[in-house]
Amino acid sequence: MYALVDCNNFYASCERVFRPELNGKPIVVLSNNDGCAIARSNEAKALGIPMGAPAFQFKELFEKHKVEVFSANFPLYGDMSHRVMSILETYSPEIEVYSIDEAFLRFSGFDHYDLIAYGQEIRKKVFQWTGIPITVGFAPTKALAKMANRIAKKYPERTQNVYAMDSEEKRIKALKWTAIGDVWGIGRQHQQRLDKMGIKTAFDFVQLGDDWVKKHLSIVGLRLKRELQGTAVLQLESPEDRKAIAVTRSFDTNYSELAPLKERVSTFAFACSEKLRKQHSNSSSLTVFAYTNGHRRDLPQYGKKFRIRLPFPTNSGMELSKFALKALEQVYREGYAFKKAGVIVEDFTPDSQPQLGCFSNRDQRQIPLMQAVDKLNFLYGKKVRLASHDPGKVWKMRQEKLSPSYSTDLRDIITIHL
DNA sequence: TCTGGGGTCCTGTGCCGC
DNA sequence: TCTGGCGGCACAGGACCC
Repeated sequence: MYALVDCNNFYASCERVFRPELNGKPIVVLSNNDGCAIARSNEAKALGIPMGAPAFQFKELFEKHKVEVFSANFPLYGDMSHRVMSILETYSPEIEVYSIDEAFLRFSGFDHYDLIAYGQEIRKKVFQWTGIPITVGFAPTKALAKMANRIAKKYPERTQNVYAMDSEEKRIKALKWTAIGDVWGIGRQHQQRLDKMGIKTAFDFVQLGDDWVKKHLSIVGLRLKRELQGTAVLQLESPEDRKAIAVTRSFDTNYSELAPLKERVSTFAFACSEKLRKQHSNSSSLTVFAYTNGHRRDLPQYGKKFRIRLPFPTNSGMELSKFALKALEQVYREGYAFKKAGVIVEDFTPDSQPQLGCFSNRDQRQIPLMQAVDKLNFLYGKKVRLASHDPGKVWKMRQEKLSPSYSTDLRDIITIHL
């Protein structure tokens, strides 16, 4: 039996933990740059604010209904997530942290357990210890556990946010109840195609022939079909090191000049290097991209990405920055207003693996240098930067509604008035 | 003025060498 | 020397997830 545990409206709930007066009030959390809504409380959903709603388009509605607006505070959410996950770990040794707000748990030998009662116990503990409300769905496969979770969430009164799909009847009922587009793994494209064929529900989907599914939805679709039929083919996945690391941002304004883009790209590359060092990897491939604003049909559009194979694997911020600027030269074109850029590093080798190749000319002094940089940045906050980085004059992310980092920064710790 | 960021996996295509 | 078939690889693009 699998369980999918999902935190309700996670980012909004995190904000609420530290502002309990907001219970029952509409909350939205905005993306970086305060661009669009990435999380909404139930009250905000009820007002008709969709996922991804551009903030500037919904400004009036926010004001009219006194919606509490927050800039995304990822350090806070990451820390809260960690707390929730450590509690979940105590309920099953077999756990896959699937995303910041979701985890799959596997329960073997629980066939005669009262799953509902167990789920309620988990809910109670997580809420008591973190203030985060969760929903639990039990089912024989991961895809069905997702579905069970949806049911629990859809009928909170009836299910008290815990649902167990523990019989064939319930599985069939759930398949017939779930619209095809709401099935885990069926996105917009597949939904449209299936819809046109008259496939409206998950139940319709599992009636399709294997060959057709494989041909049009690839092996991934076929696995999904099996899962929905009740055969577990997706296992719990253990955390592995990332295969790619990206740092990308939209800008608060457009950049037509090369200079500010250089600064951004250099900073992104440095941030990639920090993430690389954290997982003890070195990268052998670096991609830089820059795009104009696709929403601005009135401006000339252009975008390009350029990939460089590095002459040697490295995680030095200075070296990656240098290569990134080289790649940027291939990407940049005069006469365009760039709105977004990023750096992606791929093809990793572990730190421990000695470098091979007689032409590798990595400067070995970089290694202790970067270790020192990481140590200083850890001790004193992110202070050590490359000279090419912006000291804070040009670049500023819009974050007008940022909440304090209550749980990760001592300066932001909450004050309790007695 | 103002529309996120960070990932994964799979497939098709073109090229290379055998 | 030319040709066809095939595997491996790199790469781009497309689909998906939260």
